[in-house]
Amino acid sequence: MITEIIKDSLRKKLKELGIDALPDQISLERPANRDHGDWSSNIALVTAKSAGRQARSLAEEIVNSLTVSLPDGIVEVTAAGPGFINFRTSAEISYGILLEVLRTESNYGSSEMGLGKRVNVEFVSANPTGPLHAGHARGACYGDAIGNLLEYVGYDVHREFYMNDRGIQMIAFGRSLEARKNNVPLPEDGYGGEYVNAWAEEMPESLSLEEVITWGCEFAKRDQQDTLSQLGIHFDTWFSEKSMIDNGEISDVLEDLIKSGMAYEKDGATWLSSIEFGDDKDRVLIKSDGEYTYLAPDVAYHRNKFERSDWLINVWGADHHGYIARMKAAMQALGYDSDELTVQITQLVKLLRAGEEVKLSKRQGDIIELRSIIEEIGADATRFMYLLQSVDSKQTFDLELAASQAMDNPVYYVQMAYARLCSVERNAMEHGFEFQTLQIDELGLLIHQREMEIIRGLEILPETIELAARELAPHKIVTWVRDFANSVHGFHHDCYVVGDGVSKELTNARLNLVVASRRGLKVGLDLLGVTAPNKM
RNA sequence: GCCCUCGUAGCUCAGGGGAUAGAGCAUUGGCCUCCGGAGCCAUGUGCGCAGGUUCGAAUCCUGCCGAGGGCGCCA
Repeated sequence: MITEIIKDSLRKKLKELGIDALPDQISLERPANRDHGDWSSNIALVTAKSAGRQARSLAEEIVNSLTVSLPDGIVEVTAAGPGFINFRTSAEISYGILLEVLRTESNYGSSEMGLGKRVNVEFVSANPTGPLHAGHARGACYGDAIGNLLEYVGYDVHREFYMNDRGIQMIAFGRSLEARKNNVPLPEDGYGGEYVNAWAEEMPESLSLEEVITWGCEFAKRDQQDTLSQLGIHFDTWFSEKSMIDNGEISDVLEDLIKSGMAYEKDGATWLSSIEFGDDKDRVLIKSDGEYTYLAPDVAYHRNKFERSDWLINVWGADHHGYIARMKAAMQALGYDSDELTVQITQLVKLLRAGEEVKLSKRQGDIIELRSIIEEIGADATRFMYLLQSVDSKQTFDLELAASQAMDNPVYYVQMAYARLCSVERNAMEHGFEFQTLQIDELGLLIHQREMEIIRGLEILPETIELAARELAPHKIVTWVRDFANSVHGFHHDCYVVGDGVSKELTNARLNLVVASRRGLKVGLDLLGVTAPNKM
């Protein structure tokens, strides 16, 4: 790796100058401005003070010394600004990137960062009492995308959906179905959504309440699966809460907690000593009426997951952030490392339609089903729009814009770039050209600013993927994809692949860029779960 | 009252210790012999406020202001 070569050379020079730099002090970054070179080191700035030197002059001394015999792959070293050391890499490095993309075909930028680690990503986990709605969409798209990212960097990813298929909400749901079926008024805490009517009609006659609940749960699950599969989201496991009652896991975990003194009885209820592990207060596990709170099954569930995973990721909505502390406390109480439970909170999304806010109130008949969003804007736009921004930020987007086939729709912009590359390739083939992998002595043909931009974009893709995976931030892939699509359009505009004034050799050289770009863009879109259309 | 997230251009958002803070849209003005004009190029404006840490702060810390969410023997 070129970065290792640069770091080694810096380390050596510092040693010659009698400056001890800690290994992690030597880091390289990409200069924001391309004119500053390909890699930049701030080591002179970092060490100047302790070395009793002026940063700029220290940088210059290092640069002068390095220039005497340049490290492999480096063609220029300069000192700049307050004391940066900038490196410009050789054409061979660029060529290597191009070759790498062409060679790896569909897994460019993948890595073994997470090799051997089993990560369980739990997301959506909507109650099986109705269809998925707009509020579930962000977590669904996000959870699946981080699953993709983690897989790409080598983790053994398990996607999981937790079904709260027992408890009072299921009884209320079952009674609502019964009421609709029999045309009697809904119970007070009933589910009033229009879908309950439709579902009740599908329901077989004369079922017991228990059978109604089982039927309704199964129906809801299939409905949710259907919607998710429209988005290309598939779970490895649909985990039933009820199953942990049946097989005793919940009672086991409670027993273990009591035995180890992490839970106790008070006022007729059973409490988790969560304060001991950083929570604000102790939490009830079993109510005084003998019923479990939501927490008891959740604790059992998380233990179950820990027993088959090395790392747990939960994707929760903003309204659940208050539960993080108690869940982590519970895991510590059970002897797990709470750092191996990562809870990602997604902030709310406000939907607009033609500039008007679409209300998400849960009032009767007033939910927006996720299915209808997909119908309105398409699966690709749904995924892309929901992944557009960091989940830490509240998000606003306009359905009308997302559905439009206009240039201000980022989904179209990016997919268009891909389709264009395919089109150019087809055009070249129709003109009788055959793709041949670029030879290194032909690299000099690619000198246009646009061509450099393409190579630069491909170069930073692997590090972008790694960062996005590390930070569980798929929106960084979206940003890359948008930037790269921009480069592609510019390249297409300024650099004709096939044309009167273009030599045969240049056509082939540019064709290499086209194919590499197409693959790079495909990698990005695949990670997001957005299709890459050959034509539009 | 306490906890979490956020506050960056007219709008939607990137950037989350580094150099001149970016993109799209909107505005205004250019660009079609030819691979898809569903495009490209140019154009003005901005880090909520106040302290602090640092060679260097939009970024880290503290306080304040503002927005949203959360603080149940509800799920």
